[in-house]
Amino acid sequence: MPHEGCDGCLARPLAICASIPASDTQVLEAEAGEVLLPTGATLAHEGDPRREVYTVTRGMLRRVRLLPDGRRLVAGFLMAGDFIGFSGAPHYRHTLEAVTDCMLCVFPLRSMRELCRRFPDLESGMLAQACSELDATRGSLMLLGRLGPSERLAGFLVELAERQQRRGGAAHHVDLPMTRADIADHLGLTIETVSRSFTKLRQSGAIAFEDPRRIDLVELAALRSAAGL
Amino acid sequence: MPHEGCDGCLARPLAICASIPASDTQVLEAEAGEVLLPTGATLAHEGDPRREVYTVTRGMLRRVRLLPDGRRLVAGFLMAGDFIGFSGAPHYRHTLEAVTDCMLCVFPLRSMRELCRRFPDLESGMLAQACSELDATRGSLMLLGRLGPSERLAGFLVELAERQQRRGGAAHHVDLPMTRADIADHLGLTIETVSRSFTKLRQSGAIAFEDPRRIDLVELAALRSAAGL
DNA sequence: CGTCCGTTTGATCTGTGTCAATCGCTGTGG
DNA sequence: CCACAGCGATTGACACAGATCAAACGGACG
Repeated sequence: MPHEGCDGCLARPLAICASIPASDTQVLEAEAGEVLLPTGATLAHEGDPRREVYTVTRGMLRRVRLLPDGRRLVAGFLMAGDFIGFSGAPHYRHTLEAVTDCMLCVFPLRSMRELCRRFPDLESGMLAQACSELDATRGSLMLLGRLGPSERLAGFLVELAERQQRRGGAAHHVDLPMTRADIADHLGLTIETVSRSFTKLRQSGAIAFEDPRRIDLVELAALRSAAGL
Repeated sequence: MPHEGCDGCLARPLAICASIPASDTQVLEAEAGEVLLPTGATLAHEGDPRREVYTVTRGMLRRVRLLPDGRRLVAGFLMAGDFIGFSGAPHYRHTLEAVTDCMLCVFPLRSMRELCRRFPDLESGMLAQACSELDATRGSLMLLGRLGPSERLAGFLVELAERQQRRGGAAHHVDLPMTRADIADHLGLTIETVSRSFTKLRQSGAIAFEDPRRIDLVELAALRSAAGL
């Protein structure tokens, strides 16, 4: 599928694409393909050879790893502007599944390398984005390693809210397109404990919600400090 | 302190420095300083402004974060060849402490940016190394999120052994310069549980040791599969 | 109207944290 | 040279947080 064009792309300002001047976007468009992914579909399987990289332009994906005995870890969620391809491995280390309907730009790995040679700023931009992702991933280590269930949930909600805010959302509000099971597997908990943590945060007045997928962060400061931020 | 020279540097082949041709190392040496850090000393504090980047040339450091109530997380260990400075934040997000006596090369952040402009291969090398670090950090997420104590320990030992092997160590052997407390705070466990996991792995025959700091990985394959690798 | 799926809530069980004691090595001072 | 203090590691007893098992609820959809 050909590419729709960078001009109207809502993800562009957040993505590595922004490192290439607007005047040169036709070079990008020439190399890029486009992928539409319906809810639940998988973009790539753990173990597949890694031949492409992607930028998410719409929707949300999850990065999943499964153990032989069925234990599941959701290593992260990807949103518009996020880059898929910061890895040194020749094979995918996670399965990538669409949490919602998604749209992505695809680049063959070799085209991306070519583009980096041609636009050194693109490589700088990628390094910068890889560094941010490292910061974020190291933050998750603290969540998983040393925080209790409600604290983990607080940290997760705050981080998601901030990412959604950068994409035009309200500061004190989070949308949760993923299920409780996804959240549990992301936070190293069970569905039940996640649910209990939601009600505990609600009873404490830190959050409020009718719809379990649309959360108001009433006491943002309290949530941040609970998560050690 | 001036720089000793890249020629004899044992860390060079493992570090980002390898991206700069041997013929140009005098440019590196001109920008670099050298730091000696005795055991227990701290290189930088969480929250300090981040003005330099480092390459570890000798010894081991730990990357620590502390919560107000005293909970501690060791986000990782740094060894010869590892780069300190993959972060988008203007301040350190972790305290860096010497586990053993250490030696490091220092570069002012601005010199590093200058070097990247001058040697595009350096920037590529940094991106590649940042990607490996992302792979490794995402691996830790699985350890912390979904594995039991003995599995976490197994994964930790295997990963350390591999890193030491790349630096000339034996495949089936690990040296642990850090204390059980460091390991516990790295794996999200208590000292006691770490100790019990060591004896459990020993009783199962997977590892063997007299000295608690020098471990033989007797059943490397079993350890790898326990860790989900 | 009934089924299905995601979420919430309740009851019980278990693994890991907590508290406490012991071991063994190292280094120090009598 | 030996006694002892101090620290890291190990082992044991117990408690409790979170997992597991089980049930009920509510909205979406046929």
